[in-house]
Amino acid sequence: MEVKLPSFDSVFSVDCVIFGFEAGELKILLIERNEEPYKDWLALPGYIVEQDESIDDAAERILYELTGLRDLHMQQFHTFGEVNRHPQGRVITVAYYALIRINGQKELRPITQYARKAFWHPVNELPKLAFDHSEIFKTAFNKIRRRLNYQPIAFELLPEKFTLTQLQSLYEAVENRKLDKRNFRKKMLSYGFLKELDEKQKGVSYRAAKLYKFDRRKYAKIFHNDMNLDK
Amino acid sequence: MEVKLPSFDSVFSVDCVIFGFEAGELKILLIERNEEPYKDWLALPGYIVEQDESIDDAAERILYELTGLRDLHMQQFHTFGEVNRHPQGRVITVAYYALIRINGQKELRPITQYARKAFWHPVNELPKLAFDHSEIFKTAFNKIRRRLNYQPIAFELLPEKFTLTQLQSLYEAVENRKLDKRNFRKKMLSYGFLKELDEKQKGVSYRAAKLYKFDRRKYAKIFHNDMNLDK
DNA sequence: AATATAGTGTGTGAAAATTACACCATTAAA
DNA sequence: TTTAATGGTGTAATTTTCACACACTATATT
Repeated sequence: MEVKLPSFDSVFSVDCVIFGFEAGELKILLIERNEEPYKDWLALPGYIVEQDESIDDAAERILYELTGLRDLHMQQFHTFGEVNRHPQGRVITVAYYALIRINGQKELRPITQYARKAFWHPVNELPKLAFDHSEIFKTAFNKIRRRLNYQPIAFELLPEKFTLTQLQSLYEAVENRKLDKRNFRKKMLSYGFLKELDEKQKGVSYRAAKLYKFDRRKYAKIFHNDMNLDK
Repeated sequence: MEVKLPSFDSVFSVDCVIFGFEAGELKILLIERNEEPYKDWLALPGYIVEQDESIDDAAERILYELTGLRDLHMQQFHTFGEVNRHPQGRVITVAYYALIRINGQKELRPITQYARKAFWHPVNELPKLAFDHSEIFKTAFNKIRRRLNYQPIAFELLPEKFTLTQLQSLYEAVENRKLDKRNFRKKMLSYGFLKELDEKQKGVSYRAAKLYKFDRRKYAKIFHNDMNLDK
């Protein structure tokens, strides 16, 4: 016996909270909408999931179309399903976050017309966002604040080679408090998954700092996990 | 300008992983399906979300209809959106978990015909479940294992008045390892959110243990949070 | 009444982790 | 050569974690 699924007028969407770190500040990626509803508002990159793609795939596609960014490792974190969150009908949205290196070269360029532009905005003093995106952002921020302390997510935000001071200032930005330099370095190095390089910082007008790399292999060995405990 | 939402043949559903603790074992609630697809299979309680209800509301309603249980505090934990997870069409499911006291009196009785019966099953040696429900369960189990250590979820599984030994055996069941009695008690009591009662255990054929209660107010005061950090 | 049974309840010392804290070194630019 | 800016380093006190064993008590059994 076949049972037919009901055919509702319901739609899934995906919204992305993309974090980056630049100039000592934590930022997220916003777009300026070019479509009703909320035309001209700022919003998280997000759009509707197609029938024949998984939500994970949709998240990647949509982010690419709206910002030009690709191949991020996105992580689902919450689904928002209030009845009236979208003014034009029932839309349930699955929210994803990702952490990336903000890279001057990488140009942010919307591919579709739905977004007029995409740009980085500091997480402090965010303007009002379209839909319930302010709430979505807040939820994402709380999540990554938590995860910073038991998952190696900090390294996704930093350049591949970084100094300990940069690492510390990232922790300070996310946790919103000052940390002690000596204790921070001692602890980070004690984990044993930071690889000290022979290189030094360049182009600074003060004593150049040593550069380090995050060693994924060592991390996985030390913590006996596949680096993806989120699920 | 109004933009019309696309009208796909897409459906949201909700699935619930309800944990309980009984006889030193962690259990979950399963139903026997009485409807295609997967008729006669065991499955997590779950069904389709109506157009005019939030997913949180849907979770409560559906659990009630399938098991007779009500007023649980359910917590969303992941959304499963593979294209072919449901054999009859595109169904994205939002999964919830809850932890409850298994209570002999409370009868499990499906209200609708979609489930033939509902019953508790130990989390060890689970049979194969319908759809991707085995994966959903696994994800839920990992989540609560994690949360046990930074959220007071253990107390939702125990009777209101419990002994320290019961609390310990719950931790042991979830973490799947033995804990040291003296250290466990010392640590738990040191938090200061357990209230020692004047009462003792009754009906045991050995020395009766003191009963304790979880003091929600103290907990909230101590940890400066609203006891709901999940979001 | 004696005894067997089963779980309750308690303390200490060693090791590890966390915290607080201050000064000299190096580089580039002025 | 001086200055401005950040890099880099060690120690002692405190707190937390961990390992570990035995006497007590309530009931059931004989």
